[in-house]
Amino acid sequence: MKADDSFFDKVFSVVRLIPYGRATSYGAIAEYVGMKGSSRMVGWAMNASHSQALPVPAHRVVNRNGDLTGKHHFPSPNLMEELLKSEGIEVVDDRIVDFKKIFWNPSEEL
DNA sequence: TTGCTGACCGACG
DNA sequence: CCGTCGGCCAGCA
Repeated sequence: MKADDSFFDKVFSVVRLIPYGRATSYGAIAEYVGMKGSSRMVGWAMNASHSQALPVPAHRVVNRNGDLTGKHHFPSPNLMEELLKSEGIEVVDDRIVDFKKIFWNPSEEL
């Protein structure tokens, strides 16, 4: 990542680095990019991810509880869940099963 | 330039 | 347990 990259670009970069079959939280990303407490901005960045040329796996980003809070922002509400399942992530009642196990912390893994 | 909004989070009653 | 509120900061009309 470059120092002159905007906040959004940083977020997109980190999200793209999320390993297959893993997921992380808005708060973790916010903290990694140096904006702990401003996790709202991460969600906001995801909203702008559609304008990015490169694909952004926003489905791997969920809230602290592992809930798929952003599913309604996808082309189809069920898409996010389907994508996660296709990666081997179990989703029940709009929530990731054993989220703690598949949780990917950029501050530790990177 | 001002003000509203938002895919969050933690604290409080 | 559940609803509400404040703080966080970048985009957009």
